[in-house]
Amino acid sequence: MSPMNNGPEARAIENLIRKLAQFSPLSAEERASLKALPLRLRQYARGELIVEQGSRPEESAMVVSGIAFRFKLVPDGARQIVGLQVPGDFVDLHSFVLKPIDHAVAAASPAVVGRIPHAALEKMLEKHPRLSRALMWDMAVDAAVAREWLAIMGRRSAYQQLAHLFCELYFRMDWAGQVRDRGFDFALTQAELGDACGLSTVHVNRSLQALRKDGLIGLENHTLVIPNIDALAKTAEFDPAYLHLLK
Amino acid sequence: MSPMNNGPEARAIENLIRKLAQFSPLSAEERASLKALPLRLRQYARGELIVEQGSRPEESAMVVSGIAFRFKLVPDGARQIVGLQVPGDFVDLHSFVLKPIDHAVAAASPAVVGRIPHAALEKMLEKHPRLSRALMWDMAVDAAVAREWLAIMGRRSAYQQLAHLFCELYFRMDWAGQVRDRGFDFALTQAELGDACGLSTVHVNRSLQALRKDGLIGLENHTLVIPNIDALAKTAEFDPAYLHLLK
DNA sequence: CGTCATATTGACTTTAGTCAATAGAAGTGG
DNA sequence: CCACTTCTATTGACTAAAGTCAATATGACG
Repeated sequence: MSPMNNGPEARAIENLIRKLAQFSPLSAEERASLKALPLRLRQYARGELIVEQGSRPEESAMVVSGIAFRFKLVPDGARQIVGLQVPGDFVDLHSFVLKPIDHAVAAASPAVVGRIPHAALEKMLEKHPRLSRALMWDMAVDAAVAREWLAIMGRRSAYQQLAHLFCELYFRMDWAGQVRDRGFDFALTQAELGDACGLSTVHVNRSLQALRKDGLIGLENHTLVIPNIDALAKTAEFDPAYLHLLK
Repeated sequence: MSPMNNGPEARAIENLIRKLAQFSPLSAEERASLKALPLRLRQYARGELIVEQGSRPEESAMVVSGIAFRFKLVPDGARQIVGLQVPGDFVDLHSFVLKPIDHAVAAASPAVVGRIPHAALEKMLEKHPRLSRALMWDMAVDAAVAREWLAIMGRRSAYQQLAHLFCELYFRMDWAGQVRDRGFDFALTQAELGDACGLSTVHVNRSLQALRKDGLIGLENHTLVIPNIDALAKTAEFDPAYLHLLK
C-alpha cells in the first residue's frame, strides 16, 4: 500500500510532517521526500508486542492508528511504561542509531503500525541533510517528555500523576486529530496505568474513582472524556510546553 | 585556551571522542574536527547554576571536570533531578535543536564547563555529515538513561534506587577516568540525592545508613567508595548495558 | 567564635502497597 | 445465542514504605 493515498497512513505521515515542521519550515522537496517514505503497514491486536526489547530493528515504527506504549521489564518481573505514542509518533526512532533497543513496544489498543526501513531514512537524509536536524528534534522532544515523566513520578501524588498523564494524552491526541466531544479512545487498563505511573493497580483504581468523583474525568467504554481540560490541567499543574506541539 | 593542549579540557574532548567512537569508528578528519571544536571554559562553584531553565542557549555545554546535574523545578517548589553528567558529557546537547531548554543545570561539585557554540557544531556537521548520526546517538544514549531512571524510580525501593544511582555513577566516572581506589569525588548532598530519586531527605539519610551498614558503600569526605561494585550491582539489579559504555 | 549548611535522630502521619475476595465485562467455542 | 473462561475492575482489611515535623548534632568556613 502506498502512503500517497488518503488512508490513515497518509494521515499519520501528514501528522509527522506537521510535527517536524514545528522545528523548522520544510521545503516542498523535503515534504515530498517524507511523503514518499515507504511504510510497511501491519495491524496489531490490543496487548500485542510491536517491538521486542533487546532486538536490533532495521526499521523504525510509527503509529498509524491507535495508541502504543513503550515499556521496560525489570528483573523481578515488574513492568515500567516509559512512554505512550499516538498516531504520527515514532515509537523507536532512536533505534535508528541506538541498538539494541532498551525497551519493548506494545499496542495499547487495536493499532496499525507503519515501519520505515532505516535504509530509507538514510537515503532521505543523504538527499536532505537538513532533515537530520528535524529528526534530532523529534528525538529531543521524546526525551523531554521522558524527563517530564521523571519529574511527575518523583514529585507528585498518584492523583496528580494520573491527572497529568490524562492531560498529556489529551493534548497529544487532540493534536493528532483524535479527539471528538472532548473524549478519545482509551483502552489502557488500570494495571497499565499503574505501570506508567509506578503505582499498584489497586491504588490506580482508587485514584481514578477520586478523579471521577471530582468530575475531572469520565472513563467508560474504552473512552476517556475530559469535560473540562482546564480544570484537569490545573489540578495536575500541567503545562503543555514540554510537548512542543505549537498548534 | 585552546583545546589542543593537555589540560583537562583536552581530556574531556578525548572522552567525548572515545564515547562517540562507540557508535561508529571515526575517521582521522572527523576526530580532528572534534578536537578543533572551540571550548569556552568557565569554572563553577558547587551549587552554581550553569544553564537556566527556559533559556535558549546558543551553545551546548560539556562537563570538563567535576559533576553537574540537570533538574526541573515543579510548580510547588519541589525539585527533580533528571540526570547527572560527568567529564566528557554534554549537559544540554539537545538544546542544539530544542529550545527553550526544559530544565536547568547546576554544578554538583566545583566544576569546569566548556561551551561549544551551536554555530561551530553546525559547521562541523556540514563538513562531516556522518557526525550528525554520532550526535544523534549521544542524544539517544542520554534518553536511554532517562528511561532507565523512570524504571528505577517507578519500581524500586529507596534502598535500591540509591544503590542503582551509585552504580551508574561509578561506571560512568570510571569510564571517564575519575575512579581511583574504588572511589571518586562525590559532593551531592542528601537533599540532592533525594531530588534525584524522588525521596525525602530524611529517607535518603536512613537508606544511606542501611547501605553503609551493609558494607556496600562508604561515603565521607565528599568521596564515595564502593568496595565491591559487583555486590552493589547485585543488590541494585544494575545492568550497565543501558549506558552504552563498551569499554 | 558564630553562622549557615548539612546530617542525624525520634515520634508520628500519610500514602501507597499487599492480599484476598467479589463483581462485571469481554471474548470464545459450540 | 448461551455457557464458560478469562480479563479487568472494585472493595475491604491490613501492612509497609516513605513523608513530615521538629529537635539536635556535626562540620565547613569566614
